[in-house]
Amino acid sequence: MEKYNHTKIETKWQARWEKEKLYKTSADKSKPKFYVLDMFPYPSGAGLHVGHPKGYLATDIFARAKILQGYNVLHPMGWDAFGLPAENYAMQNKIHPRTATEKNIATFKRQLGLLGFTYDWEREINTTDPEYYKWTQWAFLKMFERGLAYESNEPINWCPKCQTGLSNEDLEDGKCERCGSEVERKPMRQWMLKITDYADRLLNDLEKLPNWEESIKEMQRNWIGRSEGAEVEFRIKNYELRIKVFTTRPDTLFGATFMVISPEHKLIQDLKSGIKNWKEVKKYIDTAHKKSDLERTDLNKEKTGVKLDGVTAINPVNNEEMPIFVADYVLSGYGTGAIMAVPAHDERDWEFAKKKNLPVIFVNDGIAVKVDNVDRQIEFIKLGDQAYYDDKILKDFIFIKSGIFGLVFVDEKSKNNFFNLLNNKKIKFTAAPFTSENRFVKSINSGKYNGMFSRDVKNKIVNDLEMERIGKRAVNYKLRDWVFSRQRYWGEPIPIVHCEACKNRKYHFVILHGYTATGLSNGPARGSSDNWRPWLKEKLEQDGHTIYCPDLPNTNQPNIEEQVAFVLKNTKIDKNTILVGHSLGGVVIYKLLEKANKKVAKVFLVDPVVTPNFPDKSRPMVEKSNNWKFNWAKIKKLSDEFIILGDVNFETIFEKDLKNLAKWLDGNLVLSQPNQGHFTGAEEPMIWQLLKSTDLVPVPEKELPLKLPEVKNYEPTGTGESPLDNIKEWVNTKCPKCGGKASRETNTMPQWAGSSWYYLRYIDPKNKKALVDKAKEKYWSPVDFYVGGAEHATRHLIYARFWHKFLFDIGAVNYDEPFTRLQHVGLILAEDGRKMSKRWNNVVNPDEVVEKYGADAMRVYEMFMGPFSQPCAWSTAGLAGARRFLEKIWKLYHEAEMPACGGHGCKNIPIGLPQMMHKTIKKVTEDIETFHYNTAISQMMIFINFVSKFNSLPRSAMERFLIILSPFAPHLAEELWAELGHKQSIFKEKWPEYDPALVKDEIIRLVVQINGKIRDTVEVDANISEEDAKKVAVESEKIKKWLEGKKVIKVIFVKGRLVNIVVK
RNA sequence: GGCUCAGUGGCGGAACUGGUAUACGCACAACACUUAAAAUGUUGCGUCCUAUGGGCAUGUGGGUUCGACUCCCACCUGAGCCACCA
Repeated sequence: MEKYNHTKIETKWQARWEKEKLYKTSADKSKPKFYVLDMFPYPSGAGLHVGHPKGYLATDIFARAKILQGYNVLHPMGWDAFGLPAENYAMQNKIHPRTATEKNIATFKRQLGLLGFTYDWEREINTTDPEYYKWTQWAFLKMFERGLAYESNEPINWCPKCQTGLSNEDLEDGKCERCGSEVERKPMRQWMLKITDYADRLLNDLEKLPNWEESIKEMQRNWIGRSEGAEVEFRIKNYELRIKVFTTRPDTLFGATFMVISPEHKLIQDLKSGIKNWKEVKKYIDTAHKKSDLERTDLNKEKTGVKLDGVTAINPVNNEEMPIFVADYVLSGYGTGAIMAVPAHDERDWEFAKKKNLPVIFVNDGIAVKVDNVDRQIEFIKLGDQAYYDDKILKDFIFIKSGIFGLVFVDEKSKNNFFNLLNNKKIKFTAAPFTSENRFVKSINSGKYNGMFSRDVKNKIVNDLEMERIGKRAVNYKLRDWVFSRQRYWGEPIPIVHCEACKNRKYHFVILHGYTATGLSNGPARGSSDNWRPWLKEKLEQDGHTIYCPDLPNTNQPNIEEQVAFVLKNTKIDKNTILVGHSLGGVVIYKLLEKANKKVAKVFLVDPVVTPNFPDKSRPMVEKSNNWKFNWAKIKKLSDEFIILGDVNFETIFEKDLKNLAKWLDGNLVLSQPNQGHFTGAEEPMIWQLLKSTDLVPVPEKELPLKLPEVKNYEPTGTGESPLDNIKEWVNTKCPKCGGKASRETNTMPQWAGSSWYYLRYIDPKNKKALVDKAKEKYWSPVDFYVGGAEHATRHLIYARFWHKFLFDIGAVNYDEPFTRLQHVGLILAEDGRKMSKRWNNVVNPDEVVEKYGADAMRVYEMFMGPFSQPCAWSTAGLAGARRFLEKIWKLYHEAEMPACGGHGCKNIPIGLPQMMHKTIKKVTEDIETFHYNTAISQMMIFINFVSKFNSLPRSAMERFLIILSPFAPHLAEELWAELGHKQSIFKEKWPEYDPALVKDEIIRLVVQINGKIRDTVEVDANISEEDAKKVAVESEKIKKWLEGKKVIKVIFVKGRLVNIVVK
């Protein structure tokens, strides 16, 4: 017998597979498809260690099994090669990032090649390839057009070592996730993506993903962090200003005794003149700024803060004056950056109030007890009937070691009883006036709400605030908008040009309302007393534009023709005009353009009416206003830019109609959530964002890709400017809009950009016309199975879902979720139990493992180590065990008798072999599907151990075994398959089926129990009847002994398993 | 502090819907082969006892059940994620 020479076998088959293009993804659309995806690697300089390919091996096994099961399988691989680490690595090694990246990719590819993957390398992608990032830039431009990409100057996380801004997702414990430096808050010009617009969908659609691991979904839910409550505005005495706060406990509004704003809050500057102790306040703010986030969020830290002397806020519910504090326990990044402090019912406010000696008003009837340092369980304390509690609450209280518990007592006596009991038990506690919510809590000291249950007050009070327009129901998210720019070289250039001339150009705005007045004249405003037109007019005038915003004639019975004539008579329409129309005003604009037949600079439509059909209520006024016939082709030509802003929730104007309108006008449809339905609020920020003068001009689509310039010096400048700033010949350019002098945006995109949609590009990697061909995408998408590290749960996986939903919204893809099934890989630790790292010198290199034990042994071992998603330490002895298993197969093949027969007519078949064979096929098939590879391999070992005893195996059984082995050990299986005389690859075969009848044993060992304890086992026919089984059981000698002198109460029979005799 | 998951031999781990706990592998021990070792093969391998049998064992304490690793309650320990989130 020849020795099992893995190197010879593996190199031979890898070469042949490549030559025969065995893994080229077929274009045959008649077969069912299966898309198996790995999280593509970031090609680091260090190369692979044995832990990296674990996930890739798992998907490879899955892919091979699916190929054998008759699927059309897409299993691609590529490189996520932009980003800081590549750049840092390049700087350290004094080479260009592109060179470094290319070199690293070559290493990765060679190493992966050793393991025998099924990747179709013709579909390889690389995020740094201009042909790839062209489409990353394209998607960015689409977002920009729709107001989802915007510039911001808010303070962001700045990593002093990496010299760049970072998003929240890039932080770990307030430190830079890459280099561990403490990040600073730094106000900077940044590009942001408005992922918060998608927060609700990202959250709700998790329910559409039953095949995602619950833990990852939970992480995403936490990260999105939705909380419901109210926004309430507090007036500031003697000022026109208001403090807006977010609270989840509007029922405690009467208990708000002071306000706290974060040191970064804009209002502090606005109030400067009124703050008497400005010096002190300024000092506090400066100190807070110097503190790192880490220090500021240290939970053990004492609360600090300074009162703003001379200014007070007014509690809207009782008109009480409240002092205002600046304190860094209020975070600028969450909610509105300001809170109403309710010391009676919030632990943090309580702490602060105690320190500053501030009044505490209880508005929930109840008391909370904080119990510290109970080191033993104490028994149930019965308090008698006086206490206003139920057993559940009391039980919780008694058995928990320490914590805070809300309890409500009916009177002082029962309260004292309770505290006496705690004292008697020597339990240390403090009675502090917090309450956790429970169903007994009632409101007190709350004016007209007194006596109501708090949870009802919550709703009632918000309704009342809404009526008075000082508050409204609000939803808040922990999720922040995505900081999308990096001040570094090695990333996709942001395809935007800055043009000062465009920013300074003055326009003539014609703002037309629907059938309501403007709010600017003295005429009555109908429908809504508030609207944004005065606000917008003021803002535009500040920027030097001229505005024509008339009350149109006859708004009670509007006649569009009449209104159009009115406008044409009273103002001029030309190429310098920007038309703004709201609601029915949109219709006025369509007609106006038709009639005037003059080209205008821009048309901006805010929730415009498109058709007269309102199914919910009839609006004769609207229906009769005109003939509803528009010459869209003509209108379309009269402006290069149409923007349509729609309210996602407004029921009267349908999204469908707005989509049609966008199509007819070739315009950008922006769907957003306005402050008030149908954009009727006094301020609507989205309108301003889309309408304001800007120096931002998108690079035209036909000029993409905007290539990263090749430079020698790409080191960060340290000033917060991108290194691209120094490349003047690249920066200086012409404005695509006006042709004047302009400069390019020099920030680049973060590493997460390219990875947010790469899985789509594999479907159609060479497409020059689109990000992906929609028909191909329809066939291959969504990804059926996605495997990768859990560390991406809140970054890549949220970003990718966001991009995908956006691409879905603009019609670029067919499905609104990208990944159907998600599985996370457990880390492989080093033999010492630590992470594999150069630092510990414990890295195992796959090259050596493959050389010494073989790729197949490594594949089998890594999948046999334990449950796939759990971390597990590497063991060389374990690897040797996997190798021994393969050698056993080798030996069996070469030494065992292999009669060329099958089925029952064959002699020398080991007894029980068919059962064993079919059981094995069943187990392996099912375990692959559920990703329990460890037990699949275990079953194959059982099979081999069984057969080895007999040293005889029919040829047909050997063939079937090789097929189910082949996903795990493809080289060995292919080799033996060829030795059997097959000319075609084993992967052209069909996966064997099992016979359910043969999976069950014919003879079983019936367990006989007495009172649930096993006393004997008897071999019987598997189909034994209940009666016979009971008879056999009682007849057993051993059982007889147990039955002596006892009375049989009942006998339980479980078919095919056991008889349990209950005796007394 | 919150959420999620887990806890089974010396180790990695198995056990379907509640029905023979410890499959499979590693390590270990004895034996066989060998001059010897490695390799290979065979056997053993939770624990205790008064040992052809029996008791106790799946983190701890309770509960449900004829029967619990599995279901319920509480606690302990560990891991991961989030965290002054109003």
